[in-house]
Amino acid sequence: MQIGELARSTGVKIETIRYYEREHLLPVPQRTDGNYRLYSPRHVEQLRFIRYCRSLDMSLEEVRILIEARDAPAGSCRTVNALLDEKMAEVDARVDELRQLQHQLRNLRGLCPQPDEVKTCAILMELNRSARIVKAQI
Amino acid sequence: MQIGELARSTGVKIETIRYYEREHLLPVPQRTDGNYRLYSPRHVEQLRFIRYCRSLDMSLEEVRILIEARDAPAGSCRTVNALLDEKMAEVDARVDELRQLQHQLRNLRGLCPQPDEVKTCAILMELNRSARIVKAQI
DNA sequence: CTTGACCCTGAAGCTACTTCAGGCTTTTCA
DNA sequence: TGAAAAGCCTGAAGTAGCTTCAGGGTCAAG
Repeated sequence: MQIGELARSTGVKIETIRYYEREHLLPVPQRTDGNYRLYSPRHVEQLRFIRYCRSLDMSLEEVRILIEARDAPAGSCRTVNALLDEKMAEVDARVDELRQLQHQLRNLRGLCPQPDEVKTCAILMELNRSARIVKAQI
Repeated sequence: MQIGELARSTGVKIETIRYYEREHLLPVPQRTDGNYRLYSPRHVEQLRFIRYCRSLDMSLEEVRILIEARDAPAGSCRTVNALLDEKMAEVDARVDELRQLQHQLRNLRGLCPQPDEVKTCAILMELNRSARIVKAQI
């Protein structure tokens, strides 16, 4: 299977596949006489594994750790648990952050329901005011 | 006011301040005879404005747009409204995404309450299984 | 035999900074 | 007075996770 077919069958861009190879996330594939990469079903699985982890917001470094854990059948999966716990905490924190952000943006946006002139724009005035207040807090 | 004092009084790193200057987000400051940057209160305000916008998750490009709008007193603030509307939509979408992620991570984590051996680790088995299913969906 | 689809490499670009190397200027203290 | 320390300078490179680009080779079809 050439890189184009792998790309089509996984929905991953060709460049990204080559990038993962450079990053040692995908094993080096065989080559044809014409120097084309040749992939096996094992590559397909690994690539899907990577993308699924990425869809769970894991960094490539974290994916690397998971792959390593997976390939060490004797080890404990404590690492995997810890990684997930950390990730969940991160996501929770980020959600809280974004919720606060939603409130701030909504408040700001509520100041100017109709497009007006900039010199009297309540949003810009508020942005400036808030910036000054942030100063006071620091 | 030298760059160090500006940094201290705004909580922004010196390197970041110089970076904003390179990016034309901060006006070029005066210099002393020894070539040290000299800032005015106007710079302090502008820097705070930038950081406040950044805390609202705006990109530097968006901050640039806001600054431009602010400095064009005759314009309409339609741009500002549109920018905020777009930003709010983005944040809403991201929150939804992260909530789904939370569920997935919790489910995954629930598979292995006690650290076990990798070869029987339910999490890794599930990661592999899910990756295959994602394949089926594509 | 040439066109088009496919593949190759290495380098650079993206965001928003941070870090580093190497070298001035100014202040402080002995 | 002189030297160390603190502060500042520049330009370049590094960070994550790709994407894009330039310039070229390979292969099947017409």
